[in-house]
Amino acid sequence: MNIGQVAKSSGIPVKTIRYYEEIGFIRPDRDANGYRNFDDRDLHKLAFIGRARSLGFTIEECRALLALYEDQSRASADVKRLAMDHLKDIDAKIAALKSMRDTLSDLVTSCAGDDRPDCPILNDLAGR
Amino acid sequence: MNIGQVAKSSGIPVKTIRYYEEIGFIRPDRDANGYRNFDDRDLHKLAFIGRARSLGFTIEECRALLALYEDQSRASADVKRLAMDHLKDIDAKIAALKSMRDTLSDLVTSCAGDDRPDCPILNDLAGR
DNA sequence: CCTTGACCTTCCAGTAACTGGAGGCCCTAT
DNA sequence: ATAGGGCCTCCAGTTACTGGAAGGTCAAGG
Repeated sequence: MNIGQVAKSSGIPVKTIRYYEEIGFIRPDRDANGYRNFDDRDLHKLAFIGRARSLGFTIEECRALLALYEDQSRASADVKRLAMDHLKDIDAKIAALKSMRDTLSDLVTSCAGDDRPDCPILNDLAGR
Repeated sequence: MNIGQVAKSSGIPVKTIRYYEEIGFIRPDRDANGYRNFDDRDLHKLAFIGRARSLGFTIEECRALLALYEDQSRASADVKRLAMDHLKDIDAKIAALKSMRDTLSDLVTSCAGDDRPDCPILNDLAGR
């Protein structure tokens, strides 16, 4: 299967697939003309990575997850720990964003948003 | 005022302050020995930027905000629009993270996390 | 006077995860 | 033969810093 087809069917951009090869996630065969030729295993891995990335796992976490996935003797506890750590990261990010959102939302509300120059948002940023 | 002092009093790392100079936010004077010498205006700007950054505005947004701040004839509507756009970005990020969090949280809950290899998290990632 | 340590300087490289573009080969259809 | 689309590699750029090397400066202590 050519890279274009894989991109279309997996939803992962061509460039990204090449990048994933470059960082060692996949090692597709090459045809005589140098074109990459993906097999089911490659497709499967790409789908795995795509799904993990969509859940916010970093590339390195994906690498770890993939290794666990391919290790038949893994303990699910190891996977769970990884996922829980990531969950904690996500929660921290959400909390940080919410705090920004609350402050910013207050500021936006307090700003008239008309053609006069006086602006509580700028005043806040300026520490006044 | 030396860069170290500015860093301490503003909470912005020395490296970051130099970077902010490099990208044109500030233009501190230099002493005879080449050391940067920050005045109140620089301090004020740095505080402004630091606050805006802590609210998640990008560097380019900070630049725009700073320009509005220094433009006495600005309309508060322009500031408000910028802030509202940013608020929308934040909300989108929060929504995306929440969706990740929910999915991931379900997966974590469904995983026994013991020494057996069977793992719903990996199964999900593998599309099963 | 010399050394030591804490400052400060510049410049270069690296981070995360792609993304865009240039230059060029390959394949198929007209 | 040529036009188009798909494929290839390699290089550079993105965001906002951050780390480190190599070296100048300054104040205090011996």
